[in-house]
Amino acid sequence: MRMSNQFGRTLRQAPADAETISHQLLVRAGFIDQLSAGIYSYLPLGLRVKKNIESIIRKEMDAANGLEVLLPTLQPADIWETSERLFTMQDVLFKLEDKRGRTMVLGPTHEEVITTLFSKFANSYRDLPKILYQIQTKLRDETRPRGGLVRVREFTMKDAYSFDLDEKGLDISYTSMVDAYHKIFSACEIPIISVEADSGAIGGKGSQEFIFLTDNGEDTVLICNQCNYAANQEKAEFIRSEKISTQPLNIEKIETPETTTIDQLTNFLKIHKNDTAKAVLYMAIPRNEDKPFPIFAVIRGDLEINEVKLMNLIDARELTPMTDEHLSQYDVIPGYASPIGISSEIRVIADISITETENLVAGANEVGYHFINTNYSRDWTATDIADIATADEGYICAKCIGEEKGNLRSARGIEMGHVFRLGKTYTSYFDTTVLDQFGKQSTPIMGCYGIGIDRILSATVEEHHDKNGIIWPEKLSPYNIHLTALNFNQDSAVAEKATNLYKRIQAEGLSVLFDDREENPGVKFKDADLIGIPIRITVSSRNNADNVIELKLRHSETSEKIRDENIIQVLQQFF
RNA sequence: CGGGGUGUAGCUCAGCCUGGCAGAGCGCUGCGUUUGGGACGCAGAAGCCCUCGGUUCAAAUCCGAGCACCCCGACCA
Repeated sequence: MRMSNQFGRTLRQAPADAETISHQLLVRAGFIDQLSAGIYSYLPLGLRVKKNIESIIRKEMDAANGLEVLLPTLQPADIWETSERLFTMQDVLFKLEDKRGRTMVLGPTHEEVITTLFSKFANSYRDLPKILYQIQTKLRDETRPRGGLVRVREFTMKDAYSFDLDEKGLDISYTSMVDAYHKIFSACEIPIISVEADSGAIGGKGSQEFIFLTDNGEDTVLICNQCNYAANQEKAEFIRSEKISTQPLNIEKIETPETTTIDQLTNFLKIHKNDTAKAVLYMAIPRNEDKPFPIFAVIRGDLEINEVKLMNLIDARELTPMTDEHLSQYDVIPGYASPIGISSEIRVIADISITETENLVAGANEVGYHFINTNYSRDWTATDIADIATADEGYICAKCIGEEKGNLRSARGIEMGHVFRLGKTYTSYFDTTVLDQFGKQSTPIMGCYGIGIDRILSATVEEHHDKNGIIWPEKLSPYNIHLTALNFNQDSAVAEKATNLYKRIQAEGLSVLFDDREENPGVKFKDADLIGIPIRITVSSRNNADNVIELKLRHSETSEKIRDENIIQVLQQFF
């Protein structure tokens, strides 16, 4: 590619709204351009990197016996009705109507389509196992796109779906995908940790996320400093810090004016947060209905409610804090809410921390009063007792074996990939069955496996850059070689030699970005650094006088001179 | 959806407070000089000052409404 013929330009300054390094560099180097919130165009350079990522993924998917398909983006809404996700995923679905007034959906993901397709062609256990995958555009009406390519409304995803006869088969498919993922991320040179994850709206039993750790990430993960436990904060388990066990004392109502928060309460009574019971009131919207119901969550005062755990427990798709109208409707006194004497209309959920701690201070459901020495089961009970607490930095690992337990460390990261054991959710919805070897109908069990391609692009830049620009890993680089010709328009010897070299390198099967522009050397070097191709060679009048070509690796400070006749051979050694 | 911020040339931004000719740097075009880390000179092109409405003799500037974009949170396959 001759740069004189390139489309797109490098920028000295990044646009003001690019916050993260990867966003800034990708825009400055002319790889992507923003059209609207969460909607980007790929320029020629960016598209070449994207294609490289896709081919790495294809290679590993094919090696894992995946079969590539391409499923439609435009989908009739009725298959989404069948899976009930027209309802449960309504917030992210782009919907439209065709001429006949039929509702259509722009695919945010493809479980419905793949299951429909699979049902048509698979009849027998002999058709199993199968792993089908595609690399496709996904459309999701995100409430808040952010971070350049990190959270967008239109993006490219590799999604794979496995179909097996039983759990054992699923294990094999799942493991082969996990292995493939590790190979993919390693080829892209992105450090990844895999963590236990919540499966969210997609459903299913177990899932694992592949997280790229970065302070710009939007997910929080907790990692044990002793065992190999790591989990998304939405899912992470921990052991409640122990409190010295005491005998239950008599419950007593005391005056506590102006103490509507845990902080005020602990200051006023000169006690610790873990001596209190905190009440959090929500209206929950059930997964498959619109009618909200009230929830009273109780947790020890030093802990925070984990809304994901809570929603999973009560099978809700949304939690919103109770408004003043709701509070008065259920006779709850804000700031003094109490599980003791609560309206029976409200479902009470207690975190396990509550039942393990004696003599807690709780609200009295009366302005200006709290109860001291409340004890679970003696003074009140909950509808459910469960783990609904958020794990955080320094908490005790729940998975360590033995006496010495590790502590959890908290880190931010970006979800690059997610694998799910889906189970029979979709095959059941779509009545997908095959005959097993005994001639009986059997419902296949599914797994699904996603990787965000645009996110790999972003993460790679986050991981591989310096103050001058991007430093692409060899396999992702838009071109193999960056050929810089200084004085291209003034020195015909340079022009001739560089042009010849350009052709010879291509004849070797390598791709070259050829800077034949009429620009000062400084501009060419700055652009080369910004664009980040790992190998740069320079032809110049100065080098010509010595019959050498200069070779510099992007990640290195120094360069070396290669004799003209050796340059091709030297370049070949890199590939 | 809640909170905060920003909309002026392709990009970064000044001008707005205190109403009176539409500005700078970078980029772009032409000519010339320069040529190993974003070089210099001269001459140019480039604007719906986000939109609509209001106040005013006069609005980029003041007032109102709306829209867009960014950040934090909520949400998130």
